[in-house]
This record gives sequence, C-alpha cells and structure tokens, in this order.
Amino acid sequence: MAYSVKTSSTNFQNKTHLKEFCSIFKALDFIGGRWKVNILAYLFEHDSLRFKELKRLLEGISERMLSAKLKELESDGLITKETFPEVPPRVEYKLTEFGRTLRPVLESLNEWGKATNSSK
Amino acid sequence: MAYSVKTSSTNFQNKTHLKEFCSIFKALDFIGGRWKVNILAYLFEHDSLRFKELKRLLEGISERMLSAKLKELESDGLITKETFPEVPPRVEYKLTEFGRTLRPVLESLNEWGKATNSSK
DNA sequence: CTGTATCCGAGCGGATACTG
DNA sequence: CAGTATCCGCTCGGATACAG
Repeated sequence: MAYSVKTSSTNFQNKTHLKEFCSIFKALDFIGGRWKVNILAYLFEHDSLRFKELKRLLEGISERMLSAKLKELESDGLITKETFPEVPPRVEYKLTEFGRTLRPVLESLNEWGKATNSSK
Repeated sequence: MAYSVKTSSTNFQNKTHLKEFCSIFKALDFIGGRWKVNILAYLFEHDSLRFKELKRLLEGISERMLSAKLKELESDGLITKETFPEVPPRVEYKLTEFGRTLRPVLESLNEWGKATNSSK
C-alpha cells in the first residue's frame, strides 16, 4: 500500500514532471478496494445509514470487511460515525463535507468508465 | 478482479440508483495497481517511449511487471505497441486517442488527492 | 445490533535467471 | 534490447465463530 512516486532524477532527456501526479495514489488509496466506492455511493444517496442497513445494501459483504472499511473511511475523514447509547446499540454513518467533495470525482471516473464499453 | 455491483433489489426504503456507478469499477481496473498510472503519466509527457526507457523512468519496476502492465494497457486499448524489425529489437509505446481521454480524469483525481493532505 | 478474532485461499507484485 | 519463466512472500478479502 501507499504507492509512492519516486522523486526520480534520472538523466533522461525531457525530464518529466511526474511528481505532479503523486496525489493520485493518495486518492486511489481512499477509494481503492472492493467496497469503498459502493459504501460511498450509498451514502451519497441516503445521508445516514446504520451498520445493518449498509450490510444489507452491500449484498455479500462480510461484517469483518464492512467494519474495516468503515473504519478506514472514518479515519480518512470521509465519513463520520455516531454511536447512540441505546440497547440494542445504534450507530449511524454519514458523509462529511469533505466526503461529499468526492462525488463529482467519482462521477467523472464513472463517466469515463462508461466510455470504455470493452468486452471485459 | 472485476468488481461487480449487484443489481440489488432489496426492499430498502428509497431504493438507490447504485447501478449508475457500475462503470467506476471498469475505470478502476484500467488504472488500478502499482504501476499503470505512472506508465500513463510518462506517456502523457513523452508521446513515445521504448521498453528500456520506461524501465529507467519507472525506477524499481521489474521487467516482468513492466511487460505485464504494458500488455494490459495495450489490450485495454489505452496504448499501442509498435515493433521495429531491427537488431537489436526496438519497440515503441504510445498512447491511443482513447488513452489520452484518460488524462483529464486522472488530473481531477490528482487534484482531489492534493486536497486531502492527510498524514498518510 | 454492532462489531472483533481467527483462519485461510487467491492473486498481486518482487527477485532472479534465462531467451530470441 | 525486449522480453519470458519460476519461485515466493505478502496483503486483500471471504467464512465462520464469538463478544459487548
């Protein structure tokens, strides 16, 4: 993880400015993997979801994965987790303002993906 | 690989339109992994590079990986491979028109990545 | 309901040696 | 120069059982 772009200093002609693409790997870490995009997509549409609701929506995800990915998204500042001291416990996940800024980016990725219509 | 978005039909209130985000996974397959973005970035700047040149630019990549990723990018239609029947052999890789359409998308991802400035 | 703990198989990607 | 062949460790993610 944490792919890095070497700040190369090869003596290659026409030295590139690859360093400027560094942040792509940060972005890909935020949305990479099997589930994060889906979780975010559901949160774009629901603005508040509980653990169980997400589990149901994301058909097939294990609790282990859901828990892990929510934790990552939270520590990345994309979502917030609010725990209500009830019995049984209730926990709600929402996008942060910052999380919402990801939406147009994902949509442009999605638009580009549509254009591929490859046989894959 | 080939993450899929189940065309769910849960009876969840306010059914989402997640299906519309399907193509993101196609896009992520095209640019995912440790090296593809870097290869593309160099091709954005050089418009023609040989195997050895790419290997030198992508410091640390093994020939195995470079070969594999170039093959994938070619079969995805993002780059072309031209072999010159010389001794020693010469092979040049270029972006296709379609490959170039990826540039603005990567740039928007990159811009978003910059905004994170997390401690990761 | 909302998680954590453990185990495990599959695949990505690195290292090295070899070939046309 | 431009790859292919082999081997191998590591991480991702699935399955299942258990806990607060």
